[in-house]
Amino acid sequence: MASETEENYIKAIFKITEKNQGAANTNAIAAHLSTSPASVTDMLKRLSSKDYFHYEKYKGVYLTSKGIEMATHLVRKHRLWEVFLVDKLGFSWDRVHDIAEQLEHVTSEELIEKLDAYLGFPKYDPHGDPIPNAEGKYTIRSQVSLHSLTKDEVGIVVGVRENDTPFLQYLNQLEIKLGTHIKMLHHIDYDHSCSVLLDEEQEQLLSHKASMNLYVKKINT
Amino acid sequence: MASETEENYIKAIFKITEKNQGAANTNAIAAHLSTSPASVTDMLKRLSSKDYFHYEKYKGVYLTSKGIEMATHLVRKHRLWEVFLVDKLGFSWDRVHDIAEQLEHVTSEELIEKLDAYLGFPKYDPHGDPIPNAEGKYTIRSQVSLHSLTKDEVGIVVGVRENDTPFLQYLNQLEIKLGTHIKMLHHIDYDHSCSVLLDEEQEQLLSHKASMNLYVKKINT
DNA sequence: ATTAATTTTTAAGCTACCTTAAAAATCATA
DNA sequence: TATGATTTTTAAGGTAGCTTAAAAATTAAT
Repeated sequence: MASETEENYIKAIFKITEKNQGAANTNAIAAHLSTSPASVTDMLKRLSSKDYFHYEKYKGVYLTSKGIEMATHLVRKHRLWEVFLVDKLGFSWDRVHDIAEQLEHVTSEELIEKLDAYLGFPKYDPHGDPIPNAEGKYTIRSQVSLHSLTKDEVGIVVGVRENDTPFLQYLNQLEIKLGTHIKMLHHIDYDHSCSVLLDEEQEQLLSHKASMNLYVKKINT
Repeated sequence: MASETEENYIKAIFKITEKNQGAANTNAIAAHLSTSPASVTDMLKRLSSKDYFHYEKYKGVYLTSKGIEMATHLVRKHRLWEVFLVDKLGFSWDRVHDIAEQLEHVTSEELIEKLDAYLGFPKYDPHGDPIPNAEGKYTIRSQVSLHSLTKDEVGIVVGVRENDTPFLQYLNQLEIKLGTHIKMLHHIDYDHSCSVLLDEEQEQLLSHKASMNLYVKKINT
């Protein structure tokens, strides 16, 4: 049995290596877990006997298949709980991360399988991220950032890059959610912001940062 | 914020004092938490600055109103999760205790209030135990042990005294659950076992232990 | 009222995880 | 390639919670 802390380390390494393509370094892990680099080194040394990852001093760390399996399962649990919180309990998508962060550590395989069935075996969580199935397999969406659309191209919102609370709340304000129809009107060279049309109704200016963090699936009009 | 361990100590003290009418002693707490008496003393000393309970060396411990509030809230959370597991996910009543034991430590008031509403504000958990409301109030059932029924008296199962797994599994085998209709046929003096009629159909012999652990509400026939 | 049995506490020490400060290794740049 | 900046590790030590063994207090029994 892995402790909650251990699980969080594995998940952090998974997320970092997934994004960075390569070994996760000490500072990145520390930042991700809001702890000190020294703690991370300490933990990596103590944990390295458990075969979740390969660790070489000064070289960073990457997961073994055992570690990937564990991380994927945690992601599965996290995202299923998020679906539960939004679909069944009526939370908004920007409020569920922290609660799911706790719920994902509850250990019962049967619980997760029953929850999955109860939710109708969802394929995506409320932020549009794919939910691994019981075997750890999941499909990645074909997605591009909103910013990459050219003038007059249209996309459907399928997810966000970072699901941090302020960004999600901002999207809520603009009534942008999964499935929202967005047409690129024009890019503004000066600050890289852009103007878009939401659900064929409302024109809206989006900052560079916002348009980079929003994923859409292109559709033909 | 109380740690999970702290919460478990408070809950243990609550359960013991609830049953024993008086202060909870070190050994009882240790037994309840499967730890050593020395650990309990240690913990009580460290925790006693937090005003959850009164502790006097060699005299045992009892909760303050703050402690009772916390314990009641934990009981509320535990029992609501049990209802969720049984009613929504389809677990049987003997499988839910350990999972609820983990879920009860998830901290989010909003989660619990939303869960309560989603479940339809249930008053009793799957074992027939009352669920405290958001203010901590709950009603105790009018109940007697099955064993106390006299010949030909009839009761409806409303709960169990200890919800330990083997007992609940035994009840499952006999198809005894909340709401089961039981008529006392006769007591056997020799070993204090008794013979009962289940749901007006099936005659069944119950040991003294079993009939003492099963709570029924008497009904008039 | 002693003595014996039981309960509780103290003492010492272990593990998991954290911290800060300093040392060492690696990387970047002139 | 030498030097400075950055990253990482070591070292020392703290807290929460646990353990065992022994001491102290309480309770029960003669």
